This record gives sequence, C-alpha cells and structure tokens, in this order.
Amino acid sequence: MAAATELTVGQVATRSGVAVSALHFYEARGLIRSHRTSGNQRRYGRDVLRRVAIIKVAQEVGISLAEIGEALASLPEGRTPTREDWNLLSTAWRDQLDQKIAQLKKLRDGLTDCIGCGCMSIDRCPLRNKEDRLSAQGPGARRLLVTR
Amino acid sequence: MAAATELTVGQVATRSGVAVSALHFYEARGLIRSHRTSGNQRRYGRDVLRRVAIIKVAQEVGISLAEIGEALASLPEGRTPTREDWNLLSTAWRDQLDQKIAQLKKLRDGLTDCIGCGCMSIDRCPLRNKEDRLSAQGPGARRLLVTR
DNA sequence: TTACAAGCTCAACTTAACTTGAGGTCAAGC
DNA sequence: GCTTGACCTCAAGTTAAGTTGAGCTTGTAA
Repeated sequence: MAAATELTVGQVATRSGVAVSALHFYEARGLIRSHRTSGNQRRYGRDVLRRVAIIKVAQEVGISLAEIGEALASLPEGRTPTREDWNLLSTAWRDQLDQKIAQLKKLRDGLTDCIGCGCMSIDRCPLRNKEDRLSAQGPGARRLLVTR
Repeated sequence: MAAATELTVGQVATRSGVAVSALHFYEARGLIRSHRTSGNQRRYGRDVLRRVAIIKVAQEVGISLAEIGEALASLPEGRTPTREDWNLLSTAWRDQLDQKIAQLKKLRDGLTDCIGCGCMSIDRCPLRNKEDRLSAQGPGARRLLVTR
C-alpha cells in the first residue's frame, strides 16, 4: 500500500521522534486518538503528526501534558483543525512563554542585584522575599517539569 | 538561652520557610549539615539559613538539587563562606539563567514564525527541527523541575 | 513530675511522564 | 506454513523532590 493515509504506531513513532510507548501514553491521556484495524492495531490519521509536534513543542516550553490536553481539547472534534485553529493555540502559548520569560528575567536581575549588594543579610534579600511570597503550596511533588 | 548561635530544625524551618521534612531531605542529600546534641537532635549553624536561601533561589531558576549540591560542595569546608565564595555561585547561575532565557526566546520566536508561516508541513517546521536535534535521551522521567 | 510539643528514624506514598517487561496476537515475506 | 518483526495489554519500575505516618525519644513549661 504505497500512499495510504493511515499510519501505524511505529510509523508515527519514527516520523515524530517519540517512542511508541509515549504514543500509547498520550492516547491514554486523551491527547491523541486512533481507530483500530480488525486485528486491534492502531491506525492514525496524518494530523496526529501535527498534534504530536505541538505536544513536544509545548512541553519544551514547560507546559504540562494536562494543560496541553486542555488546549488540544479546544480543537474541533469532527474536522481536521484548520490553520486558524492552530493559530489560537500558538497565540495562547506564546503569551505564556512571554510571561515565563519575564519571570526568569526578574529572577536574573534579582540575582545580579544580590551579587552587587553582598546580601549577607538573608532576611532582607530581595530574592528570598520574592520567593517567600510564593511559598505555601500543596503536598506531593510540585514543580515537576524542567524547561531544559 | 537567649541568643544562642545554634538553631533547631524547627527554627530553621520557620525562618527559611521550608518544611522540617525538606531540611531532613536536604541533609540526607548532603546539601546542608548539622551536628547533634547529646539527645541526638540536630543543631544548625547560622549559615544554614543562607544555604537554604541559595537552594531555594537556585531551584526557582530551574537548577536541580543535584546541581545545587555540586555547586555548594565547591564552597569552603572549614570556614564560613565569604562574599566572594557566594559571588562565584551567583555568577555561574546567572549565566545559566541567561542561557535559559535565550532558549525560551528562541522558542517563542519560532512559535511566532509558525503562526506566520502556517507551517502545516510538520517536517519543515523550524520548531520541530530544533527539537529533533535535542532528542535521544536516557530512560526514566526527565525534565523534572518546572520554573513556575 | 508530668504533660505535651518538638525531634528522631525509617518506610511508604505522591506526581508527572514515561519506560520496561511479560505474555500473547497479527501480518508479511520466503 | 512458518518464522520474524511489529502490535497489543497491563502491571510494575523510574526519577525528582519531598510529604506522610507510625512508633519512639527529648526537652521544657507549668
């Protein structure tokens, strides 16, 4: 079957660069979808490649799978997403990115200030104070995605 | 004992804003150190507050405990670290921060480009290609710290 | 001197995002 | 028709950074 539109897991894996197990995982999480052959094997439409691409990019930016899932859920159910649909996602995430960059900059400047000030008095350290306002969170492992 | 230099875990916890369990954990990881009373209770020198502050700031910047541990290990063993010692750390971490910011910017700009270009051809997407060069990592859970 | 808060240890649990493995099925080439 | 590689499911393991809990000891204020 030369130019079949359907892709197997293995094909999606090689073309997208993510492991088969990860694709299974994304599907279980509802991030991608497949239908099955009579022999119970997954078959994917071509747009799954774009979805996976988006997933990876968003992850790299530090967006969690849960958030990505929500965003992807906003895509139209029936039809293949249009360029407009994708644009909405991109724009939203670009804003998140901008915020993240701004936050890191603030942190960097704080660090720079600390070098200047010597800052041996922990109680008055601008970084510490900034950080104190952020404390008091729930249990379990927080901060679980590194923007590498 | 009014102005004792020694601090208990509880005191360090309240003053630094991290849980007692976290302090135990840091100590097990070798990030901080204590000595024990005759009754086997921990006592900390005052500089532990500064260490903990540094740990938290570095984490916020997205540095893993392992890396922080290495950096802290570079501090002088015997004497209380001088301002110079801390400066070395700060500078190194500021550089990391700068890199991280640059990376995020590149990603954001790539995303913006993608909006412009429509980018329906995944294979030629600048984001995907950039990301492909970064793939092929070890097993287990990577990307484990979010810069919130 | 007796409560009771604060400490101690050690094991098990948590979350995210997957991977690994066992045990079994499907499909395609020779 | 059979072997081999790709698939399938489901359970359990992994990492980071802690938290939670049980069971037991310390220290201190009334």
